[in-house]
Amino acid sequence: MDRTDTRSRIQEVALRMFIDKGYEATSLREIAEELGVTKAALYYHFDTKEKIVTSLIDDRIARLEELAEWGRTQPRTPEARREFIRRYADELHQGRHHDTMRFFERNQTALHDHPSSLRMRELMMSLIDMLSEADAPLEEKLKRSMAIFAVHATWFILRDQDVTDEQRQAAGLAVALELVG
Amino acid sequence: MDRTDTRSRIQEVALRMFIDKGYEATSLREIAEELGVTKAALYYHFDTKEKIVTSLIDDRIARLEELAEWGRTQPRTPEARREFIRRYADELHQGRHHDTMRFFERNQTALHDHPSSLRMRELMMSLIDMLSEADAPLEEKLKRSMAIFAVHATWFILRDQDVTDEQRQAAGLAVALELVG
DNA sequence: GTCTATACAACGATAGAC
DNA sequence: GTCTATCGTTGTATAGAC
Repeated sequence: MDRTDTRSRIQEVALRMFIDKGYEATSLREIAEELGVTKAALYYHFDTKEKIVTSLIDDRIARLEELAEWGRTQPRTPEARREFIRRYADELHQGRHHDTMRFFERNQTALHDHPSSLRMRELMMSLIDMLSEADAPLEEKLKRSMAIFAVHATWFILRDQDVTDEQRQAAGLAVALELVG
Repeated sequence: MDRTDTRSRIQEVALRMFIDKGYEATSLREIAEELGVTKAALYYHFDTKEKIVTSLIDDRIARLEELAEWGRTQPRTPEARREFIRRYADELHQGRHHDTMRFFERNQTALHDHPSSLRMRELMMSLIDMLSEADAPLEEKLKRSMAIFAVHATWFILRDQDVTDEQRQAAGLAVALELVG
């Protein structure tokens, strides 16, 4: 009804279309039509198409930064790594963070020059770095990095299987925990 | 010099630009400029922008289909799975297959409706299915699927490290082999 | 096999009325 | 806060000369 509501509806519809059809293939005209408003109405809430993306990603970035900060205070023990993964997985499945990550993953080149996208990439890399010592063997580094992947991959690897979201989630977490030792 | 050479140069330049800037963000005008020819020259070799993609992906698809066929003749043993992964990794690092996969991964939504892209997704899923029994536990399925991921992920996870391509490749293969048992 | 020239649609974005 | 109308640009693609 008020300004905030329309803004949020734009974010919601845009995110879904960016995931389904791709960022560049989704025009502002289509988003506007889906919402039953005009392009110009969108421009009242967001200066540019890019700013819609910014609004979506920045929320996710804030959460990841919190997690990164917590991670820096932790010792490099197996149990701390497992707790790190648990927190990552838990938080991924709240709000629209999972959708935001799907959007991010599936439109990597399209977002290549986007500042928020750049920050997201840096953050993900720094999270991955926290799972290993800087001088650890490559194999160990890679194996532990794969933990983060497992938490995400469980959603599209087991896509066609007859399982609930909870089972999918549990499998991803279990494999991830195993990978970080 | 002859028709085939120009054709191949178009593929090469287009692939690099599709990876760097994204498929949709790369216009035929830019590809033509990079090659020092005109847009119309491109249209002589490829009917549409889509057909450039088709030509790139179909080569990769043919190889994966060979591997899938070989896989179907194999028993479901750990050693057969390891050999399967070895063949996958070996073949990925020949020709421009690795670049083609990077292009494919990074432009998933942009290629969403593309027939060759659809076939590629199906193929990758069927390769993944070969690593597990249909009735295996979710965790096992996911863990083995992650082997394919490891072979790819080693290229961008260990990106900033001071390592050679061979070391990267070896780490990816080692982790993948461990994951399939 | 490559060119110039151009058609035509759709894009992101803006101006100004209501 | 949303509208109509329109700007300038860029996109894919084509026609026809050389």
